Amino acid sequence: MSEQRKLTSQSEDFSAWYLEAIQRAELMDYAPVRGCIVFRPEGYELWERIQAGLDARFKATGHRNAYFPMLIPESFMQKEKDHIEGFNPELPWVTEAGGEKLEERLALRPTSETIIGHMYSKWIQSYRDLPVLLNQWANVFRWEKRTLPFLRTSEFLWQEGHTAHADESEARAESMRMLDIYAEFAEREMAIPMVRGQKTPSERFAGAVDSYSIEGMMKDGKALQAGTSHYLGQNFARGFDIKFLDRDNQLKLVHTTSWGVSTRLIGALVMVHGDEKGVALPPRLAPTQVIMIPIGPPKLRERVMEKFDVVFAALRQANVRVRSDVSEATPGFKFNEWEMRGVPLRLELGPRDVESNHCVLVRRDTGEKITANLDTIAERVKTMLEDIQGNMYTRALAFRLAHSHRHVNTLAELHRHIAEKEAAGALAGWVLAGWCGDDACEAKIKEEVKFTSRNIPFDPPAKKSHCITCGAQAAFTLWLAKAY
RNA sequence: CGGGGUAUAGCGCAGCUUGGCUAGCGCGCCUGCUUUGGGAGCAGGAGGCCGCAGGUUCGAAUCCUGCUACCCCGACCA
Repeated sequence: MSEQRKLTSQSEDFSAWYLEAIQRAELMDYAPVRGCIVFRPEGYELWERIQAGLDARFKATGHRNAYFPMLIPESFMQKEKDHIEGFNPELPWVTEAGGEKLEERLALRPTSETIIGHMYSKWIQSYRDLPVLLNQWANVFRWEKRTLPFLRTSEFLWQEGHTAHADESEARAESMRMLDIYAEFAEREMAIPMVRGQKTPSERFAGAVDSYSIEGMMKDGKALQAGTSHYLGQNFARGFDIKFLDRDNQLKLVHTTSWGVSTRLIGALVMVHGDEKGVALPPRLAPTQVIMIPIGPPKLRERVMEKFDVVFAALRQANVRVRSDVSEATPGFKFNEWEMRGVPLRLELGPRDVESNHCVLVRRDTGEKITANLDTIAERVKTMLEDIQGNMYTRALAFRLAHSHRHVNTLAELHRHIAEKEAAGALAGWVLAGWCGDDACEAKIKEEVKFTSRNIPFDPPAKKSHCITCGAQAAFTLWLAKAY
């Protein structure tokens, strides 16, 4: 086997492994514009499946889709102070059109709170108009200094929900409900366990009162914010004058929320489940669930293919997403190729199988080879796909637990923890820490060890009593980790 | 934005120090035959404005100058 065909090992260079894996699996390719990528069909279909799963959940909770323009007038961006301060450095601007300089330059949206706020102020008059529950599927732009395919690109695809409510408690309930939907989707469909929690003020969305996130652990021990949900209070209502006349005939400002997940989830999928063989996809999300490969020399091929087609049809019939690879490449090449692309299950059918009315199934998650009777193949495959789905989740959860640490109480101990892990060639992972609530204490952690607060988990595995930095009484317990 | 690096076939690279090239290697690609239960073998073949623009020279992938792009490492981020 040529060395060139193998991927860089995850342990040797995780970042190089990731870049090779997503390109070899044809999920993406680099575009000619800095920081922009092309979503190739394999990658885009993953996004389509994520969209389908989430969209159904949004609809089921009363949301409807709409679409707002990509170009946002500069004056709109200015209306919420924190918002413009947060996003200004990363905005691309349109300054010229039709050969003439524009009177007011237009930003390519980094998110749509402002333009949606503007529209809400026109649409909302009375408490009877509330709540407004909208979502949009869109592309957004953020000119990041350092880009990484799927995780951080200049343009990305996402979904942004924007809701307006008559009172605070209803808006807060909405932001929590959507966070739960994200976590449920990630865990059930993507087989990625998530930690739900609240962002600290320094990590909060620009313009939010409270931000919440779901965080997942990647295989290099780093944390990835996989989804966010914000209670925006009346900040945008004030900026855009979104008022309604309440039952008591008082003019009031609405309370808004926003929440989103992006194509970053594709990166999470790869970084959570991928291994030395390449990408590995959970069956529920995999564009191809079963790859069928015929075995045998040409003189025996006809007999094999006869049965092969029957099995293929049976799986199709059972709604299994099955594909066959009848190319001229050798079986061994195909095995490696489809494992690299992440197909959860392989079905091999050769002359010996046809004789005995069996086939060989090979699991992507464990590598296990199973001989299966062809009479009941569809049922067997479906059961096995569910088993793989469950196993991938269980494994990802076990991995996170194994690399989550709660014995660290002081910054000195955190230094020691990181040094020890590094010396042992192990991952530093996540560290549970107490925090007094002071921004300076949080900033010091980042400064010293490059760990940032991920979130304040709703159900921490333990409560920490003292601030990791200053030693004062802890007001919060949070997860610290290196993050993407 | 600071520090470092790279730019030669679709991909990965060698050649540059010491100018002489009709630019080479591996993988991939095309054709044919033989192969087929873990990355097949043999034979033949296609494919290059050596990042761009200047300069030095009889002669530049190679030396000089200036651009541009990308990558890696640090400060900002779904």
